[in-house]
Amino acid sequence: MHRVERDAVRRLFPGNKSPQLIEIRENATHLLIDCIKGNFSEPHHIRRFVVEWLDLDRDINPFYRLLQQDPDLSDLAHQFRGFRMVGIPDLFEALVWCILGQQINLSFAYTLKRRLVERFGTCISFAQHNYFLFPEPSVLHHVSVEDLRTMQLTEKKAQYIKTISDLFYHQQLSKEKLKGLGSEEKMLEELIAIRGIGEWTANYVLMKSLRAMNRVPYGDSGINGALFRLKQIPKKNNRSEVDKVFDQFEGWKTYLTFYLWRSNSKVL
DNA sequence: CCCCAGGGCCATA
DNA sequence: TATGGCCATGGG
Repeated sequence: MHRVERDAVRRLFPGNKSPQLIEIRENATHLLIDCIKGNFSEPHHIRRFVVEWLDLDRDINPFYRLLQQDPDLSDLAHQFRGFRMVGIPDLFEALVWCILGQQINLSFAYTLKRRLVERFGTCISFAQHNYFLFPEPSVLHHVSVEDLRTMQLTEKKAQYIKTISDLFYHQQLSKEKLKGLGSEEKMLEELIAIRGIGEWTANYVLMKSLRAMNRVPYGDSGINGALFRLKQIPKKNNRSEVDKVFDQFEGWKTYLTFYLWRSNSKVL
């Protein structure tokens, strides 16, 4: 869904009329956005989309100052300097991605997502590569649970995705509707009421799609592992041990989450 | 062969 | 409210 070139990243921008392939690269002082396929008809929308996607309009130095208060965490600020949350602006995509990834290893989760995207997503080709948009709810709405099963989704995952596709299709769920609820607690409640969406998924989605800055994905194995490795919690922990760490990062809990996940990554 | 993975649901007590 | 089984498959 996006491709990292030597000094640029490319992906599709959904657009109001038709998708456009955009390229983002940097010079000495700025990020430059080009439209390399499709008509560059909505520059302001594209700019806003990129800012939202890569969380660019945020000063993350306060977060680094908090990290540096703990000798066991301060390395994160140097190791991953400049790393920003990569969002999932499309709420439907974020939810489906969570369900795909529940309780299976990440590489298999990516395989499942790839199958879904390559089969049902809109594709644009450029320079030997295919670029996809995540499938629309209206498309998945017409796909049967049995069909999803053939792509190695479990019965439950297939059902959950079906349910969520239907909700979006009938406009009973949307990003705008969630935003309209006002508080994050209300949004959390609304999401958790949907089958297949638990506390972890609801928090993840608030972070990745609605850019909530103070969420904690409780129970996450990656977070627990990282906090143990960095001497923040004992091996056998509970929620309050995790809270004790995150409470030191008021306003930046989401960023702590993403930096901890990043610190688990084997590459680099 | 075993255990676990960026969970969530359900039955049981 | 808490605990344990279950899902299904790949990777270590």
